[in-house]
Formats: sequence, C-alpha cells, structure tokens
Amino acid sequence: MKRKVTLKQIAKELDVSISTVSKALRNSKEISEDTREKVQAFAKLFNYRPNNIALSLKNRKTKTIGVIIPEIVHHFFSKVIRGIELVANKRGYNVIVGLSNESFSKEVINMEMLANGSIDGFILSISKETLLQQDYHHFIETINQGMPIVMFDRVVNEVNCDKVIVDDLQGSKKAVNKLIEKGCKNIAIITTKDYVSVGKLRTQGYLEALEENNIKAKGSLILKVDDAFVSDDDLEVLEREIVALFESNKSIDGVFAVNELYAITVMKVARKLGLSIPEDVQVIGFTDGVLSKHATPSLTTVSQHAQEMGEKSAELLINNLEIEEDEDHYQTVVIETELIERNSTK
Amino acid sequence: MKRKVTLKQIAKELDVSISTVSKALRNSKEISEDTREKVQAFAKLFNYRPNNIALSLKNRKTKTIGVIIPEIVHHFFSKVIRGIELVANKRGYNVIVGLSNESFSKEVINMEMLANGSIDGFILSISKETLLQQDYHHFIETINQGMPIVMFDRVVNEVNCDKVIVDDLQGSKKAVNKLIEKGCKNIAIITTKDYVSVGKLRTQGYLEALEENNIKAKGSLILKVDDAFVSDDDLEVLEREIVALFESNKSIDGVFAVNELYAITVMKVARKLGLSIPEDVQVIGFTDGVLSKHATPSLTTVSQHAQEMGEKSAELLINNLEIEEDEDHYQTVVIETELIERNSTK
DNA sequence: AAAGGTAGCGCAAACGTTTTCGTGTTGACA
DNA sequence: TGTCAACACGAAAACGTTTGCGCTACCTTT
Repeated sequence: MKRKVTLKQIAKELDVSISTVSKALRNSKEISEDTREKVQAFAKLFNYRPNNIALSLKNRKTKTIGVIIPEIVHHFFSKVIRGIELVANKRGYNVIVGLSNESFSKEVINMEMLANGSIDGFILSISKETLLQQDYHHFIETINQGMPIVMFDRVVNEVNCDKVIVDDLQGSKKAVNKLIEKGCKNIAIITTKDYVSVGKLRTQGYLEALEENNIKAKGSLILKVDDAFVSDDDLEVLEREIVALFESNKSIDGVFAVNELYAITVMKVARKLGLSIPEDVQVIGFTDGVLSKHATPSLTTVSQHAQEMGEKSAELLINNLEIEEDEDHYQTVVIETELIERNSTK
Repeated sequence: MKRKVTLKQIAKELDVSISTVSKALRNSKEISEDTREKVQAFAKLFNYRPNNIALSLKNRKTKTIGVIIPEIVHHFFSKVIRGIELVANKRGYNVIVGLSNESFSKEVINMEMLANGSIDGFILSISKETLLQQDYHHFIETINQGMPIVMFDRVVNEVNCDKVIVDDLQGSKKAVNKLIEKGCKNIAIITTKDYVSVGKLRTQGYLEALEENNIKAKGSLILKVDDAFVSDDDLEVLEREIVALFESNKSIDGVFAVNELYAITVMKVARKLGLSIPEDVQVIGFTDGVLSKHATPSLTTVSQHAQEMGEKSAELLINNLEIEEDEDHYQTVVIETELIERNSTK
C-alpha cells in the first residue's frame, strides 16, 4: 500500500526544495530543464496528484457545489441533479448532495454543515416545512456571508437570489386549454393545498384558462389534497376523495392533475368507476416522469424539463462564482413547459 | 455582507493569541474563565464556525463519502443514495455524488477527481462499460492508496473490498417458484445479456427454480435483451421481441422479468395481444420501484431493499474508516430479497 | 578585472486549524 | 527573600499547496 505522495516527499527524495518541485511540475521556466524532467518523471512514476483540500484552503474555493433537495427518490429531483452534475462536471466542479427530507431542521443542519468552507455555493429547492413556516433566515444569512444561492422550482420572494422556475401558470393553462380544445366541458382539477407555491400557481392557471374560455369555475370541481395525508405508500385517502369527486360530479369529462401520481390515480379510480380513458374522461398530468410514460394509457402531461432546470441552475451558480463583477443583479430564469400528448387525451 | 470570521480575526479583535482563542472555544482549562467567556461571547456574536477545509487538511480526513453510480434517474439508485445519506448524515459525514453514466472513462475521471483528498472513501456500483471491458485497475489502485471502497449491487470478484449485494439468485428463485406454485406451466424469462452480472444471476435462478421443480427449461422461453438497444425512450425493439416471444410460444402462462420496465412492457404487450393479467398470464418483476406499485394491474415483484443496501454500504464504509484495526478482512453482505405480491399474479 | 546580468534554486508567507511545548507572572511557603 | 508550583497564555509546527522575492553562482561585457 503506497500512500499518496506529496510535494514534500518528492522534494526530499530528489534533494531539492518543495518550491522547486511545485514549480517544476507547473512547468515554470524558473527551473532548469534538467530538474524539470527529473521531477516530472518522478511525479509520474509515483502518480503524484495535488491534494484538493490543500488547494481549496489555499485558493479559498473548493470547486464544489452543494445541492439541497427535499427528496431524491423522485423523478423530478433526480433529473435536476443529473442536469446539475452534467454542467458542474463539465466545468470542473463536484456536487455534494444533502437531503432535507421536507424538514426545516434538516434543511438548516445540512446547510450549516456545508456552509463552513465545504462548498462554494448552493443550489436548492425549499422543503415543504420551511415553506409552511415561512422561516427563511438560513438562506438570507448564507447569502449575507457571501455564499451565493440558486433556488429552483420551489422558490420564494423573500430571498433575493438567482432563481430557476418552471412556468407553472402557463403550463397548466396549456394543459387546461388542451382539454377544452379536445371538447371537455366539465374539467376538474386535483391540486395541493395553497402553501405549496407550485400547486397554487397551477390552480391559478387552471382558473385563468377556464375564464379565458368563458367557462365558469365551480368550486366543487376543485379538489385540494392535503398531501400531509397522502404518502406514496398510502393513496387510499386520495382515492376516496377522487371517488367522491366523481360521484358528486357525474358530468366530469376532463381532469387536470398537478402531478403524475395524482393523474394516474385519477385514471385508476375512473376505470374502477367504469369510465374509460380518454373516451369518457380525458386526463392531463404535470411532470413528465416514468409513470406518465409507462402508464396505460400513457399520460398526456406537462413536461417541466427538469434536467434543463438543473443545467441552468448550475450555470447560473458557476457564472456567479467565477465572474467576480458581482453586481447583485439576480435573475430569474423561467423554463418553458411543454405539453406532451399521449393517450390519455383524444 | 459580513464574511466568515476566523480564529485569527477573533484573536486580533480581542488582543489575544490564536491559540488562546482556539483553546477557549474548546473549553480548555488552560484558559481563565474570564477570557474563555469573553472569547465565547464574541464567537457566538459573530457566529464563528470552524472552517471544514482547514480541519480536513489538519486531520487528514474529510468526513465525506464519495458515491459513484451509473445513473441517478433511477428508482433503485436514488433509493440507495437515500440510504447512504441517511446513515452518513447521522454519523456526521457528507455525501458527494458522481455519475458515471454507465461510461468507463467518466467513472475513472470521477474517481480521480475525488480521490485526491476530497473524500475518505468510496461507495460505488460499477458501470456497464467497465463491466464489459473488465478493466478494474482504477478500483484496485484506489484501494492500494489506502482509500477504502464499498461496492454495491454490481460488484466484481477481481476487486478485493467490502461488498453489499442482493441475493439475486434466491430472489429470482422465489419469483419463479411463486409462479409455479400459482399454477404456471410455461414460464418465460425476459433478461439481459450475461455480462450484466445481476442479469446473469437472475437467469441462473430462473433455471435452478425450474430444475428443482422438474420442469425442463426451454431455450425459446428465454429472451436475452441487448439493452444497448433498449433505452428508456425507445422500447419498440423490446416490445417487438416480446411480441415475437409470445407468438412463437402460445402456451406461455407466466413471465419473470429481471426488472420492472421489462415487466410492465410484458404486461402492455400481453394486453395488446388480448391476454389478460393475471388470468391468462402471470407476471413477476424485479426491483420494487414506482412503476410496479402504480402499474395496472400492480406488479408482483422482488424487492431488493435498495435503501437498506445504501444504509449497509455506508455503515460498512464508515466503520472501516473509523476503526483503525484494518485487518484487510473484507466482508460481503447479502441483502435478502422479498417477494411483494400484488395483482399481476393470482 | 570590475560591473552588471541572468539562470536556477530556496525561503517564507499564506490559507485556518489544533496541539505541544515553552515562558512569564503570581502566590505560597520555608 | 529565595524557591517552586500553578496558572494563563503565546510561539511554533504541522497538514499540502502556490508564489513573490531574494540569494548565489556564473557568464557576459567593456
């Protein structure tokens, strides 16, 4: 087992000074060709690689990005990470991942763990609990300490930083417009409680689309699910609520669901109730995940271009890190949505 | 914007030495109560936190784990990461993620990037290309430099290290036995080419289960898919092959698929061919992902306990890191599989 | 031969810690 | 008053780099 070799060891071995070794390796012309070759040969032989930690300490930058997300077992978030990783790696950065698990305290702890020198900047999406408590001091303090943050998807006005969001409003309008265009007259929406900003926006898009088409929104067609009670493992509550929705609104012929799990649950329930898709009821979801693609029938959905969000976030952050002219001029990038038509609509 | 405060700054401000500050903060009784309180108050006021990089350099350990996986947009891998993150965080470690994207060179580059001081050890699953080329020198060199590695799921005998694997053989035997028990007489398998070790093992389990039940295996019932041609986005090739399988073997009444995508594709194709599930054909998959749970009918499947694999891997690695008595005594932990019965079997 | 130039190398500081080993001051005691 | 211990603190090294500057030969020039 040969441990990693350092400059000091090379210097000792070759009976020169550390600085000479360093310079030789970086091809400084201060050093004679003789010594340069000798040092480089030795270094190659022992597979010398500069120690990243020492470099980080010296340069006061780690070339590492911290990413905090609420959950990783989730198609959207993992795809964002893939995007971040892609451009981060291309630009010589590493990615260190922290999971908040939708909890405020874990978010805070994770950030504190990373903020003390481990990383150069954050990319994050806010946890639900934090959104609920509306306590954003940890973000603001981090920024005040000179560490840049890029927020994606779940963002918040109270924090002044770069943001990458999906155009939820237009996205859901596209979806609802499509349903209307396909002949739906009674369109229901399955959405979340309003404190989830994206849920709120998608609901708003639904309402606007209806209004622009001179369709009167009916409160009974709006199902706001409290997803504190809906886990991935226990969809019974959700199913019951959807059954109730259909039974008290027999005329529903279109459903817009704000995520794909809700959407395929709608399809499942509808089928149980003897309704066929898309003939009797057309369904559109949000988020183009694996479920949408492989459901039967496959699900028409609004794609958020998650990977692109990740890429864009990483670009924003790294640009911010590398271009010193920090003008406090934060931008908000809006990623366009795309309606992917499959077989759950006519 | 107040930058992070250092020991030096506190020392200067309070007109004491750096060592005094350091000792005061660590409650050394070398320091008088007076100064201790003064220093601690000041530190609290300015929210002093020790610089992780400096500590890493000094202690020659980073308290960070490097994880290299082939793909993150994948239920199994993301669940493993969740497991790793869970125990890593609990034990004060960070997790830094690298994606090989199933490519040998990206795997090597990623490892080199992290091996130079950034992390204390690796947890990884080998990329397909690496498995194909059978070039494992980067793993071996890393280990020789004193950096421990834990491999999970896709492991290889040529590398001597801790391993966490799923009992693929028993898992698929369980599945096939279940099909037999449920009355299937002609059981097909959809598997991968043999260079994917888990595919090979699962095929072997299928064969053994048949043999133990005195059923003669038929080559025509074994479909080895070349997944170089099957991407997530293009399943047409796969579908055609499955159609051909069914058409040339009309008597198929059970299918074991080595992953959930193959399994739900089987169900889709079967339905198209007018076969109903589970009445005409029963299907069992491998990997308990989101597709299995939410497919219609929901899929009976072999769960690999991905999160547990992650947790176990992290425990092995951290134990290895913290217990110095490194006896080169590597272990291979086998995670039991579990058959989750749902509606694709009778 | 004296003056100046240059090639080739080493010293030391700096990044932010922790920790060992002094060192000076005080007080107690003989 | 002299000795010694205890107390409170500081200096310095170490982790592994990079880099500006200084120093010593030697070489060129006049």
